[in-house]
Amino acid sequence: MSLATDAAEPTLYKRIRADIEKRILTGEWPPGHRIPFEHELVVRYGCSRMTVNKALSELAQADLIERRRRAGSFVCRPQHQSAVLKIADIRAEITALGRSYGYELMHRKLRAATAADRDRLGVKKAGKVVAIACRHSADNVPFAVEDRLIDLSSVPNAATADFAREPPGTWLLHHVPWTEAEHTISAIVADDHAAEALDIAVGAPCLVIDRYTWRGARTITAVRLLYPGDSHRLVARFKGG
Amino acid sequence: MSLATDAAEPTLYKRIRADIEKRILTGEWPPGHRIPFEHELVVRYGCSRMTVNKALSELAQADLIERRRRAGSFVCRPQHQSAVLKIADIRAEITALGRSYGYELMHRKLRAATAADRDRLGVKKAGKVVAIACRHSADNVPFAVEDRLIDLSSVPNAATADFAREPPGTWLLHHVPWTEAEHTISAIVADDHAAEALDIAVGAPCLVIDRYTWRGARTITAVRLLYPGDSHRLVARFKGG
DNA sequence: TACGATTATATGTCTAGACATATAAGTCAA
DNA sequence: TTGACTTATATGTCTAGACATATAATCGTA
Repeated sequence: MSLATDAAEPTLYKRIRADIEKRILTGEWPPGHRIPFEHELVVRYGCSRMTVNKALSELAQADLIERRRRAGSFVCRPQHQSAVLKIADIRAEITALGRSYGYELMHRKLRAATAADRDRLGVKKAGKVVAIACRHSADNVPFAVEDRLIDLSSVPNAATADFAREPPGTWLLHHVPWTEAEHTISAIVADDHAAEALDIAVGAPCLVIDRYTWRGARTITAVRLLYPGDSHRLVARFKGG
Repeated sequence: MSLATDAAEPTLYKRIRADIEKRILTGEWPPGHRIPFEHELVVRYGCSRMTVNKALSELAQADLIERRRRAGSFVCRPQHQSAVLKIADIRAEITALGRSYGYELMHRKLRAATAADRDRLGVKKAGKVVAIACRHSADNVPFAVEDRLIDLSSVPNAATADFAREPPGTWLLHHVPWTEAEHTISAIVADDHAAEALDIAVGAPCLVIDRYTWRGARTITAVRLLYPGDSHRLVARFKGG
């Protein structure tokens, strides 16, 4: 009936899951379609309900189907396209490309948070912050400049971290667990300052990523990354329904 | 022992899952930490192994833990930050902002695929394509211009769809299931053509999104979206570990 | 010391039941 | 027609087992 889809012989629940997924992905079962009831699949595959249930539960967790008591299980409406945008640590990003990574701390200052700092971090109470400016390069060519603010009340250790040796993004990634983050992506043209830092012409396009990171309710850091817009590309590859 | 975390009383496996998730998210169990064995959790929660297993399986599916036979289950290394970048249908995006949506088909042509078309779609065989240029506006201000190619061998219906009435992105979203897509984000400065279409100055920054969409091995469409870079912002909010 | 075989063990999958619970659908009265 | 009550049913959760399987750890040998 069904063609061999994959390797030697996956487990039964995986086969059930794959069978259904295939039918959904090919459009054979369009959004809104009711997939067979558990007891029907139990008969079809000759297994217990728990096995079918495991397959359907995973499909539901992946938002491929929606399960409704008494009604059945239904193929989800095409969800809002959601892309998994991988923006790893810049050092990792560059070395993954097989290019040599260079890093340069341009500026570092520990200070009491100014009104602008508090605004940028979205915090109300005054406290200390570290402001950092640095540059990342690949094969000795400027790759991105970084302008970062770290909230010391959330990350006290950052006061003594050696950001001349290790980029703040890398350090934070290894030392601070985060629960939530937000990226905002936009485009600007390079002003004098950006042009000099990135070694590009004034007026050249730049891709801007503003990232805010939180742990629970606490703001950890706010960072603005500036990439030469014509050379750098952010790639997001993802699956959808 | 454990504080009430949430609502009235979730099911046991959900409580187990939430307990562990909390410990991971607060950093109490850092990356690499071995979480208790299933049989230990069975004792702690006084339930059967299947219940514990369900909780751990879901955490593994969410990439919060990694499970290794004979070794145990371990908190994942901070995964490469992966952002859920919501780029819904532009019409939906604009109406969700409470602004009036405007759409204008600027160009539509059905033709045999040129070498450039085949290259762009990443297909080898010649076939027919629809090339579309259109403009989206919000409150009568240009919001984005779209330049799209649809592979008719994958989406034959697109030959007769009325793209003067409905934007191609919206039409595709409602008529064609997709399995995979890729976004590439970059920045450019507006040339004469883009400046005119977006009603911005030549040399102003533009955010560019190139999106390719596939169903299985078949290419469905390739689209380039151009946004005024200083006004539009792509926001990605996500959770991580 | 290095390598190959053995063993112990944690997870992976599965079963044949059970009871809980939300809800679609049907029933009946106002 | 509307609303309230009842019922049937599909999913949700859970159990107490079972055997499979990958692999870390151990042991024995060259």
